Amino acid sequence: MTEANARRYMVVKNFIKQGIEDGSWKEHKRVPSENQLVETCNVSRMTARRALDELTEEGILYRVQGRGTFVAPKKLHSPMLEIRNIADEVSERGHKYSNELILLQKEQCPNHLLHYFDLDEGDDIYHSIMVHKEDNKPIQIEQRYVNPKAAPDYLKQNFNEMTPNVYLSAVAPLTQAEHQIEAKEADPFMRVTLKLQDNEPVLSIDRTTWSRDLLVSYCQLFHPASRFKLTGRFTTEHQLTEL
Amino acid sequence: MTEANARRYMVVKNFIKQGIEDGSWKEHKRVPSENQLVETCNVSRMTARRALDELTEEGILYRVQGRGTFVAPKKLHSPMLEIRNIADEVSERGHKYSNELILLQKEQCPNHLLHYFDLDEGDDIYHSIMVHKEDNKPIQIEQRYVNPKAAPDYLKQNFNEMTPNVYLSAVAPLTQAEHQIEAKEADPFMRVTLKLQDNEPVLSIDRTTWSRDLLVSYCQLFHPASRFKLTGRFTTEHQLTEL
DNA sequence: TAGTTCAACTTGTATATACAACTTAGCATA
DNA sequence: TATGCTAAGTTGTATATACAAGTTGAACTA
Repeated sequence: MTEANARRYMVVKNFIKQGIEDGSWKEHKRVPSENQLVETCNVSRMTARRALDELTEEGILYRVQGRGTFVAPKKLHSPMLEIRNIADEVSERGHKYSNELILLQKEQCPNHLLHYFDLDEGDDIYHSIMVHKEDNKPIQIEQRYVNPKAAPDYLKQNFNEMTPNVYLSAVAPLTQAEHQIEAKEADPFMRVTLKLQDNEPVLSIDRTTWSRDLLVSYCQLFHPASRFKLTGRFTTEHQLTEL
Repeated sequence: MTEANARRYMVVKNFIKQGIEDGSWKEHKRVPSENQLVETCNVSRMTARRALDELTEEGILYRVQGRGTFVAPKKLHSPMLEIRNIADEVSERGHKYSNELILLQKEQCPNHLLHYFDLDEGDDIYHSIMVHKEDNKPIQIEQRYVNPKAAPDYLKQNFNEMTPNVYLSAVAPLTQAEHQIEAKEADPFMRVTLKLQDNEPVLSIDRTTWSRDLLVSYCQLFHPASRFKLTGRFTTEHQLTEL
């Protein structure tokens, strides 16, 4: 994969990224203008422009008409408060995703969940616990209770290939969800499993999902405070607006 | 607002969006190819292409080389966290709201915020710290930096009557917001102010708000883990616009 | 000195063109 | 019939060019 065959706008993008990474251009400092890149990288202005545009779209640069293109202050490019596949999230950050299955079994539905799942005492429910990792460091404990009516084959799945989230979305299209987010003190299991430091709290997300009127799953996600943030953004415009 | 002066790629974008909205093209169906748009909309291929590219970037379309451009299936939208008046929230729960102003002053903008607010070193900024209480128990520390350009009379307000949030929404209509949510260990000030128990962590929300292109305010909200949860809910039926 | 104008430089929009890479359907061949 | 090839259509990359629009600083003027 020499640069000879590489797409030229990628060469320019990498040139800029490299320069930011090694400190040639710092936050809010100007990077080379389109015309300077034409000279330096020996590409057309449209190609240089495409590189800068894409980096702007990615939040790495920002542009001001008439002034120039600048290095954007680094934001944690983390996902929105969105229901996503954690494996995708990790690989989008350019890291290695892996996971570890700790428990996957059928068991009697715990009493406090009976009425949520509309089950009777003694009815079975599926229960899984797994740990998701980013570059081999644990970033999420996922404890999940699944409604057998919604996903009868849940226990037969191989969750190395496909996260529970993805599998459930496939067999029971998600129509509704509810979250509850809170900070919590870690218990000993979390401290060990998430490799927490002394007194490091966890960010907890409780999520309940429905497919049509059927409650599909209730899950609890625990994240180490030091390695996980939730970010969200919204705009009030963004419809068919012009100007 | 006629199409004569409109940017031409916007005309094409709206043409496609309109067609999707009124059902001309449904999910996974092909929309007109670049060359067809050249004919239909009387633009160059590069302009048609830009329109399709941007709609693809926005997740409205997807493209397959050699096959065409298609309408993307509706994505789950992020369950946005509601920006609400904490006073209303508390009284909706049937409790008594009160607050305490700890600091309200003009000061030099801290260095790490200069660029965000587009200010120069030495420029003034408004700074407030207050504690919000539910039934006289503290549930939120609000530290806020306010852009004087957006709310010149911020210092003259009586925040017993109206929370900063409400006041700012009134003088500078909110158009954009960004959040960052995380669990944190409490520092001594928080422990005292929020009356935290030993090792009780806090749920921290960083929020930046804009009115049009003007950054109005940056604030940090800290909540006792034991007395505060964030909840969100969404459905796929309708795009939620919890404002 | 204070204000204005202007030239140079920046990004933003738009067009025309060329060829590469990929997909599909239909045709030709074994 | 089954296979392979090709032509036509699609998106992807790249260039050259032109002008619009916004910013800045230096030269000029009152």
